[in-house]
Amino acid sequence: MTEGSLTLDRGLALLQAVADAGGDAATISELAVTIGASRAAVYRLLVPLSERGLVWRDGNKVRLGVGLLRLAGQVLPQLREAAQPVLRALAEAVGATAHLSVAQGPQAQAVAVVEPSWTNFHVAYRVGTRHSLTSGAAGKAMTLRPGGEGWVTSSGELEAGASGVAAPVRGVPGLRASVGVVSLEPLDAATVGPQVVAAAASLTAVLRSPNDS
Amino acid sequence: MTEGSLTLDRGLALLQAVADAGGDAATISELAVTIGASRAAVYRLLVPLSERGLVWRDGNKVRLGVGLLRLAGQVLPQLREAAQPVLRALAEAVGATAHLSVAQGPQAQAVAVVEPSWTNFHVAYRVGTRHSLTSGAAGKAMTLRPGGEGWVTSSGELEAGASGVAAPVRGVPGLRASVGVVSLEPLDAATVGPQVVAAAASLTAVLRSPNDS
DNA sequence: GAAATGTGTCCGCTTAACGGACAATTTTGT
DNA sequence: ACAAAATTGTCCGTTAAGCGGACACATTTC
Repeated sequence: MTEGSLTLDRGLALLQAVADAGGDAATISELAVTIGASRAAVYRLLVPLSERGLVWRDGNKVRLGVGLLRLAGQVLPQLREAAQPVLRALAEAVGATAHLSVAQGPQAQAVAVVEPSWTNFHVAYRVGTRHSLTSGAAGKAMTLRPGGEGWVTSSGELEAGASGVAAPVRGVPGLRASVGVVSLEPLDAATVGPQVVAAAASLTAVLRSPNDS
Repeated sequence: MTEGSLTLDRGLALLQAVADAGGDAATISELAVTIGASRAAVYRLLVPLSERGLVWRDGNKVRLGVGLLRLAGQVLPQLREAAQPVLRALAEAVGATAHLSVAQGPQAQAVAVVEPSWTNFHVAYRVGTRHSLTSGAAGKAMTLRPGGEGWVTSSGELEAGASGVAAPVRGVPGLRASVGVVSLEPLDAATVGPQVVAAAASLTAVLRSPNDS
């Protein structure tokens, strides 16, 4: 791999440092020592960050800006697009509606949904739907501890007569998510479970940047 | 103002270009012409962006990464901290609970809440509460058209017996937000309204980066 | 009132980024 | 099936962009 841009890396380190400061924001001098650069460098780096609204000056402190919200708003749509093929394969194989959900605070939100093409009946699950992490297979899967079960099942928790199987997407830092299927009929967990786990694993594979160890 | 870092600016322009591509992601060649740099430059810039999870390669396409979600998660806490003084002043002046809310999709979420110190009774409004944009003063204020009314009032829409006055935070690109007060007694809109508008304006002032025209 | 800490800017030196060019690979067209 | 066209990923010499020490000024601390 060719060497990447050092200056951009410093700038992103600075952005990260501002974020890591948390509620009590950091001063410019503190940020300089944190990222291991001169104060003058921090001034130079802050200009583009500030112009794009990723950061702003609150007196002597530096805080994250709302421009990040605009950028982050595009993450889920792109994630949705990228997950489409995996969900398509899962939905066709199982013959049930497949979905990808991510955790936002205490709730799970459906980000991508694919319905099977060859079934007479299937569940229509709307993208954007939110529900608590404590009910429904999609939510409960995100709370699974590593090393425990590979998948979870649910029955009638969110909607009477609907059954679900879901597995967590693990190993992607900063993301708590799950993939699963929902069906009108009870699902055979012994056969569907591994399929769902495999789909989650292949999503992990593409989401984890290739240069990670 | 001293000149800012060009390389960082190019990198952020690249990140923005990836976001602007929307659902159908962009190839490296397309990104190169978009930001007006050579293809080799895009390769160099992508390395740090990718290492920090802001971006990832999906085949030949480039997509936004989940690292942005982690960063964006810190925005609201810092915004909360920054809004504290303004809300404090508003709450003490009006004698009612003051709050800052931001729009997330079709819902409004309370980001910061300050209760007055000298009243016998006041509304306790929990941070993180969500409700539809169509009900409650906080939500309706965000839907106000520029040039129209400066504030909106509500009564008993979210909770029986509670009245609210709220004004939108305008002029901060990428942010739909409002500040307001809620009270157990009916509020005198003629006096409270201007105070709420003033608080919203001073928040706009600090949020808008100082180097804007 | 002196010491300490912080901000903002300038300038010469060095290094890191630039982009044209090349080889390898994939897609398109006849 | 073979050639033409388009794309990808990498190298390297040149140039310009980033680096950090230093200075002037403001603010806080003891």
